[in-house]
Amino acid sequence: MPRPGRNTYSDQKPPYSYISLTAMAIQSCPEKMLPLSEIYKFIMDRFPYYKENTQRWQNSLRHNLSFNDCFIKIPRRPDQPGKGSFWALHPSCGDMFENGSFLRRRKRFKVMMMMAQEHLAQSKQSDAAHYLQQQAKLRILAATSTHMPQMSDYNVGMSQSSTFKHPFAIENIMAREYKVPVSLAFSSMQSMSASYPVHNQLTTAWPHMYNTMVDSVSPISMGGDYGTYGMQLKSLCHGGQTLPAIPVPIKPTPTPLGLSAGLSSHIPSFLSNSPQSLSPTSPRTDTSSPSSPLPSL
DNA sequence: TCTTGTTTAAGAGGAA
DNA sequence: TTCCTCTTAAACAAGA
Repeated sequence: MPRPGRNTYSDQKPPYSYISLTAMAIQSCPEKMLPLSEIYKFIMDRFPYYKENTQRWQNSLRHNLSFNDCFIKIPRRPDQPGKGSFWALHPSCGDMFENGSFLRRRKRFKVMMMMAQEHLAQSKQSDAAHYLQQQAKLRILAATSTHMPQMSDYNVGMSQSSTFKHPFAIENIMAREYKVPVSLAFSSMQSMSASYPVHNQLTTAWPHMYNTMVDSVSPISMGGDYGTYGMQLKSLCHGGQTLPAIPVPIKPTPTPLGLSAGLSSHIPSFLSNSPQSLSPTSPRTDTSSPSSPLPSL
């Protein structure tokens, strides 16, 4: 396949799945979220192949956005003009691909809803009732909140994200594919997936919602260990999405603790490859801009 | 009317 | 062979 960045994609399909392309587009902007039209624009600007048959691939792309849990929809503020919502990457989706191939993921990213339901089924009924009550509360909050994200809000406190390179940043994806040994590349991705800055965006954009949701979600038995990884769950609490989400392997990987131990046993296990030193609160030394979408080859 | 978003379905191809 | 991911198509609803 031709290398990106050399104007060789004019008539060939780029070696990236729609998920990758969408993720690149989202990551290319400082706010880490884009409306659908901007995602279209990004892809067409960078890959002339997609200037044709727009209905076809745009339909596919929309399908991917809706179907894949790795993309989260962020509603506009009521006073914010424009059509459609913003789309962002799920904070825990950085570890989806393998072997340097962005055509095919190693596993499908899936929100942990089923696991939570299973957990609830094993819990006392009163616990389940309480949980559902909390969920209803959160949905109402999400639906009625007037403090919805705004681009300007996201710019505030984005200093960290301006220095952070998500694994889906286009320069990471493209540079990695042709420069970095696969093993290094993906250990890097796994590390970086722990420090995705959505947490900061959300706390900035939805401070009251954020706090309320985290408080409300806490009854789902987050264990004491969870404090270490607090960022991960908090970052998930927006847009009514209140359950922890992880890349769930299709074939379950053996875990030291069973599901019956509760969700608290899973959070640390799937984050075990996320060194605390890379937490979003840690200063990062990489100061290159993630907003430059062109590959640096 | 057009865009956006959701859902379902089918087929191709890769991996185990 | 089976399971899974990805792509494509299509229908439909809601909103600007």
